[in-house]
Amino acid sequence: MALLTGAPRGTKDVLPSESYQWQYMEETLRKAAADFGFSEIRFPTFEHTELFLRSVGDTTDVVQKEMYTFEDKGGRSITLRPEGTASVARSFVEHSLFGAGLPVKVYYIAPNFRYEKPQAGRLREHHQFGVEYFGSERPEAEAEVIGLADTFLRRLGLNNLNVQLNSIGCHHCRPAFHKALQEYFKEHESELCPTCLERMERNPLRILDCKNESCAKIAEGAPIGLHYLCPECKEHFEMVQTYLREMGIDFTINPHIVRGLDYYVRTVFEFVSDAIGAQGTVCGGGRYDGLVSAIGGKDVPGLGFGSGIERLLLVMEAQGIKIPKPNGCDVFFAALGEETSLPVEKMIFQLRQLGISAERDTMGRGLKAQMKYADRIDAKYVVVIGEDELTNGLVHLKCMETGEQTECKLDIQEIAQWVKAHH
RNA sequence: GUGGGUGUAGCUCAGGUGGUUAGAGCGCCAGGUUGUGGCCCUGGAGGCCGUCGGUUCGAGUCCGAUCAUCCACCCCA
Repeated sequence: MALLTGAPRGTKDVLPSESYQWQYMEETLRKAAADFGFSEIRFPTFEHTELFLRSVGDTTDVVQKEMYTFEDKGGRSITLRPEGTASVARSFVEHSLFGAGLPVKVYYIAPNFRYEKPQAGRLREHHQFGVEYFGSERPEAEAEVIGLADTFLRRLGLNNLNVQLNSIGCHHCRPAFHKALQEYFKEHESELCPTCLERMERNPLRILDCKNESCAKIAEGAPIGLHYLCPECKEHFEMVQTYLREMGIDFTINPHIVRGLDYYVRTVFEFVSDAIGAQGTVCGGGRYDGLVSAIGGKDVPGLGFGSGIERLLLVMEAQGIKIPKPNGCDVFFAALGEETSLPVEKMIFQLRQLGISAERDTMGRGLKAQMKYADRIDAKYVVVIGEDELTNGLVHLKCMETGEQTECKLDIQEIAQWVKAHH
C-alpha cells in the first residue's frame, strides 16, 4: 500500500457515514459517568517514558515490546500513551488533586497506542473510555466503579456480557502464592509448553491462563490464589461480592484472570463478550493501591477500568444493536433556472442562521436529480422554486415521507415555522 | 514476534487445467416525464486484476519476494 494513500497499520478512520456511532457512544459514556459523579479529565497524548516504566511495570509486555517510544529534539525519551491510568495518576500527583478532598473521581475518552499485531478487536491506536477512583480503599469503591461499568454497558444494550471477578491479593499475600505456584509447576516442568516454562520465573500466574491443553490440565490442579489471600484481602473480596450481589450484578469468580499491568492489587475484573472473537474483553480494570506512591505521590489508594470503544462498537454490531441515526436536513431547496440561485442561497443562509438545516444543489443538476439528492440526504421537506414561485411569492412544501405538498408563502419565517412545527 | 487464509470497479464478489476488447449485482451519473424522490426500464462513467521480480511466444491465472488485510497464538481494551 502506498505510504501516501494508506493509513498506518493498525489505525482506522472513522468515516462521515459512521461518525454518528462514535458520537452516540461518547454521549452515552459521558452521561453515565456524570450520573455516577465522575468529571472529565484530559491529558497529553505523550508522556515521559519513565512514567510508564514505573507505573505499568518494566517487565510487562506493554512496556517491553509495545510502546511507541522516541527521543524528541530536546533529547527526552517520550512515549505515546499505551494506557490511561498512568497519565491520570501523574496528573493527580502533579496537581495535588487530593487537595480538593477525596475521593477524586475522573473519566476520560482518549486514544492509546501500542505496537501490536492487528487482529479482530486489536489495533495499534485504539480508544478507551476509562475511569479512575482515588482515595478509598474500601469495597464500596469497587461497587461504584463496577457499578458504573455495568451501567454504561447496559445502556449501550450489552446485557449478556460475562462479568469475571478475581482477587490477586496484596503485596503481603501475593509472594506466598507465587512461591506455591512455582513449586507446583516445577514438579510438572516436563509437561509445560515452552512459553509457560519462560513464565515460571517472571509471572507464574500467567500459566493459569494458558490455552495449551497440557498446561491447562496441569493448571487445574494448581494452587488457587484465593486460598492464599491474607485475612484483610479475603474480607475485602467478600465485601466486594456482597455489594455486587446486592446491586444485582451477576458475576463469576475466575481465579485465572490476571491482568497484564503490574500495578494491580486485590480486585481485578473483566467484562467479556463471546461475540467478537478472541479479543473479547470489552472492559477491564482493578485496584491499584500502590500506584500513586510508586510514582512519587502520597500513599493514596485507587482503582479504575478501561473500556475499548472499538470493541464496544464491534460487539454492538455483532449483536445487531442499532444506533439511532441523526436527523438529515430539514429542508432542501430544489431550484430551477439561474435567476433563482441568488435568492435561494440567501434563503438557506437565513434558515441556517435560525438553526434549521437547509440545503441546495450546487452541482448544477436537473430537478429530478435534485429530488433524488434530497432523498439521499434524508431531507424532511423540499421546496421547489422556479421563476413562477419567485414572482408569485408562493411555494409548495413537499413532505418527503408522505409526498404531500402544502402551499406556503415564500417567506423565511413561514417556512421556518412550518419546518419546526412538523419535524 | 510465530502460524494460517485472502488481495480483481466506490462496495460485495465471479473470472475450470495461462490465450485476443476483464465481468455481475449494488452504488454513482445521465435519459425514459422539456417542473417533483423511492419502484421499473435504457444507457454511461469507473479497473496500475495490491506491488516488485521471475517462468513463458503470451500471466488476473503459475513461481518467488514484499506490502496490506483477516483469523489464531501471545498480550490486552
